[in-house]
Amino acid sequence: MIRPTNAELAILGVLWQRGPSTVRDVHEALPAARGGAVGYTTVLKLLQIMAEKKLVKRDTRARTHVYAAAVSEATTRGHLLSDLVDRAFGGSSLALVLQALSSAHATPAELEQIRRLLDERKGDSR
Amino acid sequence: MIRPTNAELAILGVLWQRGPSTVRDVHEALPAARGGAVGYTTVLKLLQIMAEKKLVKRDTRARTHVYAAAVSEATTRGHLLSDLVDRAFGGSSLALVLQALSSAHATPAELEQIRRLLDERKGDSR
DNA sequence: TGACAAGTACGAAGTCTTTCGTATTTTGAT
DNA sequence: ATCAAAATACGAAAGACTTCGTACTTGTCA
Repeated sequence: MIRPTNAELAILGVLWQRGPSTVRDVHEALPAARGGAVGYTTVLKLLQIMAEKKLVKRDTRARTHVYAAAVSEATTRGHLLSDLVDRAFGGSSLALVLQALSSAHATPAELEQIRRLLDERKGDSR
Repeated sequence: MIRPTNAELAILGVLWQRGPSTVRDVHEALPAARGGAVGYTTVLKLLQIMAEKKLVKRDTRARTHVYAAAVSEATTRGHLLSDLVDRAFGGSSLALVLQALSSAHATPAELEQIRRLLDERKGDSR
């Protein structure tokens, strides 16, 4: 089960964007990706916990350890999404999509993108 | 900010479905809506907390209090969704919809429903 | 080589969520 | 009037998350 917490998700975001990074890298990139800054050792601790949970891989060969995401962005998003679908949408992804579409501020181009995806899936009932 | 926690969401689900209910009602309906059962006083306590947070309204005129959802299901879903969009989808609802669609098991009829919604929104850029 | 900088490890505190036990109050029936 | 049943109120404990201070280690360079 992959359900990163909030802080973990913020860190994963940095790792997904930057690729393998040191604690210092993450610590410096975080404030941009998130609201406020957190202490260096906080980031370190989080990364250690995430390594235990197998959310990140850690390369300890050098003195300065290098961390990399161990879960993909798409997979993680999928898990979070299906978690939300279960908790708040009665298990219906469709209900979620409809809700998202009815409040989403999407441009015509984006709507067209969705339409194309629908075309691809046409008749693809399972 | 309306961000019900997990347990709160389960209770809101019961209230949305049943309408105004007593603690006992909720306590009895919960196991079905959720995995396992929880104690009666647990439900009571949660409802009290939710009343403080203004997630539910409480009618204390009778000895047995009656609770009703104070937030709508659609609004709450919207909040949870935009929260997830912010935390995990870089603020792009489109990205969320695409991800949901690519893993959703939707029937042709459901896909058609989405298509209709898209038609309605055509040229409706905002 | 000695000390300073940069790193990691560890533990602990604070907050939030969930859970429930116990105490108290109220109602109604005998 | 009394007692039992049913309800609410309260407090506290356990677990998860987040945060950071402090201690310890290691490498560098003057």
